[in-house]
Amino acid sequence: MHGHDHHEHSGAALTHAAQMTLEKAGEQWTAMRERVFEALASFDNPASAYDIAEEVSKREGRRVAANSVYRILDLFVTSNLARRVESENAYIANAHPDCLHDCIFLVCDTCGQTTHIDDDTITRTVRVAAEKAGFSPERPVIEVRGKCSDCS
Amino acid sequence: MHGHDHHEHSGAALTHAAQMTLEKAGEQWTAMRERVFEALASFDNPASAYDIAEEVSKREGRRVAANSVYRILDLFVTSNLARRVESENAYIANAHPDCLHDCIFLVCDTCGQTTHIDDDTITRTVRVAAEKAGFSPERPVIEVRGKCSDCS
DNA sequence: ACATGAAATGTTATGTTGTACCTTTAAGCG
DNA sequence: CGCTTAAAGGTACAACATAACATTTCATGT
Repeated sequence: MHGHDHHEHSGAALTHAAQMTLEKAGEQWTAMRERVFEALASFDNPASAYDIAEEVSKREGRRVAANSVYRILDLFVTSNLARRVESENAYIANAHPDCLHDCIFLVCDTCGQTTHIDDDTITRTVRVAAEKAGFSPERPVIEVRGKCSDCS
Repeated sequence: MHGHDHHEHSGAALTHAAQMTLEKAGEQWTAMRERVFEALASFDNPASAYDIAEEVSKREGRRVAANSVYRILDLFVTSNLARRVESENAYIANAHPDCLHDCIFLVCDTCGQTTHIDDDTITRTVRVAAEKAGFSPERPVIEVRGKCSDCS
């Protein structure tokens, strides 16, 4: 084992954990933020800001503009409630917002299925390698493109 | 050491190495591809497809559309002549197109300076971790956002 | 050299992702 | 109540990426 241990939330418990984390960071848990978080969490795979805007719009019965969603997603990412998948230009809810660490995404090029693995040994090694090169790592982006077990 | 060894090209030698690699892959080294490669290689840091289109346009004295550049960049990426930096939506020439391996980019959030390190131990470990999860890795994306030594 | 078909490039249009800027709304507080 | 400040809305636009189809270029066989 890699020695990492934490609890994964889902459904109402996840929303609640997100709220706690955001409030602990000194930010407000507004109605809009809750709606964006729930829309985000309703997707199985990473969703673009526009996907989320559309989903929130549908649920609200009114048009919600992308820029509002971007603002909130940026806040979520900096507060560890969500992650951005760089190679997909998309976002995914963090199943354990109360636990801060780097993670690794596996993205299927065929079906888009995205899973994540946590391996602190790898991510620590990446940070150390960056430091050896005189670089101060802040946010490692580790994603693997390829084929999921269903598509390979 | 991590046991990796190769030769880095630059200038005319790099262009020549790129040509050899592309032709060995059964693709043509056309005038347009050479111009795109040289424009790409002329940037110190990753350049967007539009940056490159603009640079080629300037050198040619005629308008070159982004479309054509994208086509060629895609070919370069699949042929190992260039890399895409996912977290920047940009491309960078590969200094050793004749040597196939994953690489790690360090991108400064302040000045944009991008360096790359080769550590096959890390990249191999990432591939293995993906395989353990039942995933078939094809293209690991390993980038570290943070601060370069000048900006930290 | 010439015809031919395949590959490469050009042209135009459009789709998708991300920001900038300013206005409006709502919450907290003297 | 009127002030300040954070959040959200509205509009426009910038930046990144692809699609569809026309035209040119190029290797090849004769």
